[in-house]
Amino acid sequence: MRYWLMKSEPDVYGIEHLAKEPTKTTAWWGVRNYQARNFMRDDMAVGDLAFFYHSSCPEPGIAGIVKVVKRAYPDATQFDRASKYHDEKATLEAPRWFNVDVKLVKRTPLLPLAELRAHPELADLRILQRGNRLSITPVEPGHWQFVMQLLDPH
DNA sequence: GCCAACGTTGGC
DNA sequence: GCCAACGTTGGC
Repeated sequence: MRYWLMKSEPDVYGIEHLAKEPTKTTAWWGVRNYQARNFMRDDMAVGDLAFFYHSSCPEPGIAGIVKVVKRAYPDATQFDRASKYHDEKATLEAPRWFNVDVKLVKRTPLLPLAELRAHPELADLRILQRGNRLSITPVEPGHWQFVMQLLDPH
């Protein structure tokens, strides 16, 4: 089982939206970056845990924890001509884009990006690397544990 | 709004 | 296959 960090813009879809879903579950669709897609399609398994990260907002940071509850399957929006995520090169036989389903495990007090940066133990965390733009990144178990400790010191 | 960093596109 | 131009991301 692996750990991940998944970015979302709270204006578009934040942890509050997820918390309001009847099943507290959502499809993580709209990824249009090959590296992020590969992580989802090839490496994400049911039971994997991820930090839900708020980006492009006044207070970027970790806002909660989610769990993968459904393995990668084709992202429906790639076939939808009306969607801005439509991809004319994608076919049903050879879908290009995928999503997974994630379920809210728990919301957390916001752990701001600035605080993540303040801990030398997290210096190698992918999200903190210069120029990082990947919306989905793996998190090493050691980093995961460290952040969990920050979220809940007891 | 600025700008650095990166991915994608397209001409050659 | 190279690489310049362009678009996007995302923190500040």
